[in-house]
Amino acid sequence: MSVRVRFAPSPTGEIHIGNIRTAIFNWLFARSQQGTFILRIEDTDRERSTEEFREIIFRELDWLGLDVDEGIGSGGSQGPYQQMERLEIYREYARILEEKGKAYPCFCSPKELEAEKDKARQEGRDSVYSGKCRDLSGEKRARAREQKTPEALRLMNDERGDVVFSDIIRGEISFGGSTLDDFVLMKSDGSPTYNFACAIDDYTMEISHVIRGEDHISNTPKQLLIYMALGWEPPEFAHLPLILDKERKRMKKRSHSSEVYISGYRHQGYLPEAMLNYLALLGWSDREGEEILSREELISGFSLDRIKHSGAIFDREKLDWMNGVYIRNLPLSELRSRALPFLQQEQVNVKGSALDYLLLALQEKVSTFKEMAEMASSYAGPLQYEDQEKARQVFGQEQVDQVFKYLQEQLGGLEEITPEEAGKVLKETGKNLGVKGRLVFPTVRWALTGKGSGPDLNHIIAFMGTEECVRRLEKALEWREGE
RNA sequence: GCCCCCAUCGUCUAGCGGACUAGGACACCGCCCUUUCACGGCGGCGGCAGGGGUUCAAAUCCCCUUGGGGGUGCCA
Repeated sequence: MSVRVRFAPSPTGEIHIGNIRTAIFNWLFARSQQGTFILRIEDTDRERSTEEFREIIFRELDWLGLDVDEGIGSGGSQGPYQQMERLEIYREYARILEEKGKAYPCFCSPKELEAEKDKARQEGRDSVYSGKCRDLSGEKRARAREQKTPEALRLMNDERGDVVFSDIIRGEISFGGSTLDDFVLMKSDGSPTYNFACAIDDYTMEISHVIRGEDHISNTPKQLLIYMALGWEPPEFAHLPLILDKERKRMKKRSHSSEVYISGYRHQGYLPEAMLNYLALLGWSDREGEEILSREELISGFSLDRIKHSGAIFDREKLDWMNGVYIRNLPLSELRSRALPFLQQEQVNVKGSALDYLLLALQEKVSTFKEMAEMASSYAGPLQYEDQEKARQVFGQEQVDQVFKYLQEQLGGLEEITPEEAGKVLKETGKNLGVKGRLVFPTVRWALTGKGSGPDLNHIIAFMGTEECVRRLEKALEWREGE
């Protein structure tokens, strides 16, 4: 049987880390099995679903390079791939179930149901529906309909034994029959409930493996009951461990505002390949123990049986490290094109070889492009001593004026300079003047950048250009005098 | 309350009865490299939640306790 998996988000908010990790695992599984990756939009929550959020789903999948085989805009023969366009399908199966006596209309009001639940809870029982509408006479039903009482459809659940299934990741999981009630299939507004739509869709779309978050474990028996009622063979299930926040709570919308949404990471200049790599390692690990894995390596190494059972805390620091690794591995041309949008955002207008020298200098130092752009902006902007006291002290050392003047002479005669040449000049300065490196490198850095530490000085000089370097050295000397 | 899942360094993880004195990565701390910071290299710190079993042998299997998480909706 061919592998068909789906990612089924609801367009009710920005897509968050936990969601996208589920998408990644589905996608990796599909790609590793020559299977089909399907995108289904679960928009039956009419209150909260929006077009905008739907677009965001496409955008984020695209950003991460999770290409969809079937779905809106991707074609496929099992559509439509948006639940609100499948209403007729759900209604048809609802009708079939009702005809078979496996479902029945319920006229209970929300108030009634709540009272029932409270009572059950107080008595320490499972809060299950009493089934009071099960055996309404045809007469009573007719009367309720006449009065336009809102009408939902419930499953006639006659299963009394345990509902058991074998989870690919966790093994056998069973639920006591008494904890499952006659849950709602069709809401009174005519749309299906999550569990109903999910079961119908997974079956009709011929999904072979349902790979989703652990939070769905308790939905599984309900869906199995639906499969049973319809006489269908259920798919395989694999429940993924959850991604937790620092408080060990499930990462969910609004919990840590900017930290949870995938878009936040995109905006801060994390690379999609780093994000994919890092997220894949949350709950799964490579057989070889490798951590930096390309898209292809992730696919070829992926398998469901290497997925952990326990939740994983999202560790921003490790992500930063990994993103830094990816940035450092970028060839110059890539570095340039990836950094560009962030540089523009920080209004860094450096161009040509100067830009290249600057990027090369910064490449070794940053973990995100946002950070890179901010640093670039500070180096490209006007000179500012971060610590005036310290600067004065540095420039005030003996022989510093000789060093600066010598350098001005050396650089002044040149149009342009490469990092290599700059390095040579710097070295010769100390040698020819007979002064220690400590009097050259740190002092020049202070004069040129106004800071005590930073990226490779040779690249800074090349980036800044000889003219500007001479000017800044001059400024340092003046500044030193003009107390 | 009830149902379900889970449990190895601070964090991500390897481990699927003997090769474990428990391995790797991030973070942290030293040292080296170096003009600074970083990068890189070397080293260090640090963990099998507790208690019972099973077994010649348990991080690995079973049970209990504890702890954490998820669910408990006419949300998905």
